[in-house]
Amino acid sequence: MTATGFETHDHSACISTALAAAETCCTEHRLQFTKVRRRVLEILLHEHRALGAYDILAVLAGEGLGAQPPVAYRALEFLVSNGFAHKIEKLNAYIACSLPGQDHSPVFMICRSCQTVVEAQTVLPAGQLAQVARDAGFDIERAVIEAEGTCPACRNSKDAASDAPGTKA
Amino acid sequence: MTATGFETHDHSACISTALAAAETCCTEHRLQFTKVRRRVLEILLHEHRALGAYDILAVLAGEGLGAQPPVAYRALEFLVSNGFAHKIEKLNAYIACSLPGQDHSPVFMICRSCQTVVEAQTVLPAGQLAQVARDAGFDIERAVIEAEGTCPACRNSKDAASDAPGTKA
DNA sequence: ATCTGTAATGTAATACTATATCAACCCGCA
DNA sequence: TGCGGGTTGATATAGTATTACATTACAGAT
Ligand SMILES: [Zn+2]
Ligand SMILES: [Zn+2]
Ligand SMILES: [Zn+2]
Ligand SMILES: [Zn+2]
Repeated sequence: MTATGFETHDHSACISTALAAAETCCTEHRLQFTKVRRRVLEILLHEHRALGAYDILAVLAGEGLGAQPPVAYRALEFLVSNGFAHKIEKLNAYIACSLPGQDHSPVFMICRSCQTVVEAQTVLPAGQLAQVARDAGFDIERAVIEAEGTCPACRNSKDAASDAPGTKA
Repeated sequence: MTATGFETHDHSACISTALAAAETCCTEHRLQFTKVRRRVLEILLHEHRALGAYDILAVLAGEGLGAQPPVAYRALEFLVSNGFAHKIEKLNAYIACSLPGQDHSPVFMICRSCQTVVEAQTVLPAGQLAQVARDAGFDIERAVIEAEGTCPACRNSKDAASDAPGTKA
């Protein structure tokens, strides 16, 4: 039931909450939450992982919502620039935001073994990175932070494997 | 004469130092610093900014060193995986490392107005980001950190412009 | 001196990611 | 009723990266 960490959670609630939040936010800001935009956010929320633009496009095409790249890219651009989704630069992929409405610089953790991508639930304090930039006289507006490593699940299964060395080696 | 910040520096010395360091490092680690690899590093060092793989390829092609994408990508892969260069994910571009031999997770600052990319000279301490990851049970191996903002030069010229409001507005 | 395995290259073709462009459309509004 | 902005549809194209396979270069073993 936790928000969206590496643990499991109530996924359908997670989807509907996020959709409702997006809807409200769009109404407030006079943004048009059109059919394609809504559907793309749904797809991202449903999969709950990073998807390539063409993965999304394939789903849309299967539903008759558009088959050309600009359809997907336009919707993604809308979602990203309004904070409902993020782009994972390292993967050229997109993922629904886990902290919508919080105006944050996202921090992602990408698992090398299972490719799971999780957005950190803790907002990174502006300390060290800002200091490094200040040393260089640079004004930071936004930052891409993407960590690669091993997620809890994969670490556990790796540990288990090394405990029991009977795996055909 | 400073290393490679936003300030100016002795560029030819900067190039030859870095090349010599790479050469030494390759000798020590039994790596083949071949003609193409060396040339690509030279190009990156010479330009001293982020270059796309196809920019590099164009130079190589002009010199008869190879005209097909894999030529550039192989050399870049070698340079990146041995720490002589980095990829800027946000730009799909490559840049020579400013801190070769230091085994660091690079931090880049990308200027929105002039597209200059500078690698921070301060190595980021492992504090906050590691803490955020630990909260999620995630083991970080590497991290991509790319900050977008305004470099000192562009900030100054912007300030000057707003001081003297006679620029056709 | 020849063999052999590995790393590096050469080359072509293709896959994947993203944008440019322009006409048509819809909707809120003067 | 007509205008203007944002959205959409459709085609084309640009930009980035990989696969595949043939070939060459070279170090170490025979
Ligand atoms: Zn987010
Ligand atoms: Zn994992
Ligand atoms: Zn570096
Ligand atoms: Zn600048």
